[in-house]
Amino acid sequence: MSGDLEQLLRTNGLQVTAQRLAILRAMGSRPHATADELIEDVRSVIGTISKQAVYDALGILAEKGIVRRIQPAGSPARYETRVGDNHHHLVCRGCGKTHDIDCAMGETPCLIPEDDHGFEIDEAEVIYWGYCPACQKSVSQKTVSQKTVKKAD
Amino acid sequence: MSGDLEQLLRTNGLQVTAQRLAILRAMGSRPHATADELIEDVRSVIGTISKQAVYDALGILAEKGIVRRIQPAGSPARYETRVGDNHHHLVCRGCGKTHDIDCAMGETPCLIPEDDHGFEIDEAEVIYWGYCPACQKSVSQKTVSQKTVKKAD
DNA sequence: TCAAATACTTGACTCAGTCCAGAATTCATG
DNA sequence: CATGAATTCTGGACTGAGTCAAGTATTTGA
Repeated sequence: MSGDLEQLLRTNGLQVTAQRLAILRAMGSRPHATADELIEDVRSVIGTISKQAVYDALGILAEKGIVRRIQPAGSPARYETRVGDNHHHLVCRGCGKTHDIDCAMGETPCLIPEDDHGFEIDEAEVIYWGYCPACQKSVSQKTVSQKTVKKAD
Repeated sequence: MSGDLEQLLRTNGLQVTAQRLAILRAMGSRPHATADELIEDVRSVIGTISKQAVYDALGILAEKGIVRRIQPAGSPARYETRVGDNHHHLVCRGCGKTHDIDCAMGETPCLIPEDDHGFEIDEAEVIYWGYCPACQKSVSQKTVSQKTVKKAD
């Protein structure tokens, strides 16, 4: 059941550790988890893991392209296992709820600017901002705080 | 010379203060300044200003649509006075250098997802990621640290 | 000119993330 | 299976960006 995850690590030249497997598994059931959420999840499964181990693991996993890191404004970094298709995100300004949005173009980068200023562009990140159904209501009554959003996927 | 800035504040129902004018003026000469850069700039002009005053001012200015806040991953928030045209940004993964990119579509939101999950979308933020000419060189020799990027506009 | 509303100052505090040094694991080799 | 070099993990201190809160100062409308 986790043999494929193990394989995934190996084929990417990474050592297989209980921590990494646990993190990967936890990500499977949380589409857009923050590092903190993953720490909690992993601890509830393997008992204990250091904050650093999680950041380290997410770091190399992202580097190898096994996970993707997104950082919507006002939210801590979020990680997802859906990679390779450069899909985009729809995030709620109120509660931070995040949804995947398929990219109409398909390729990476899916949009090309006219003037690239000499840059070597490798990604066009698109974030759709708005209010989710639930937050639309609260906004109409009382402006929702735009402060740092936690939890919520 | 700053009568227009004063006017800008007034017509938006904001009080006119030396701090706000100084911040606005400082932004004029720094396309994508961070709060810290603005604090420095303003201090060099009016002598002293508190961190809080800057955050407060940027906060209401952004709320009134007088400035726009962008927060590329790995960088502190940046502010710009170019508003109302929903242009996009090209940022360097290496040094954080940021350029404006005109939006091909023109309107806000300039892209519409197929499935909006019931959200009320008001903006499609696009960030083009890549390496600027200078960083392309350093990358080819030695991988540039992806760490938090400071300064640089 | 004066009071209410708004803004600013100072300083403590939080949160997300990084740094560091030492301990523990992993895994290629013998 | 040993073993040891490379890699990873732990725990705790630390940093940077931003927020909170309470008191003081400034702005502005009456």
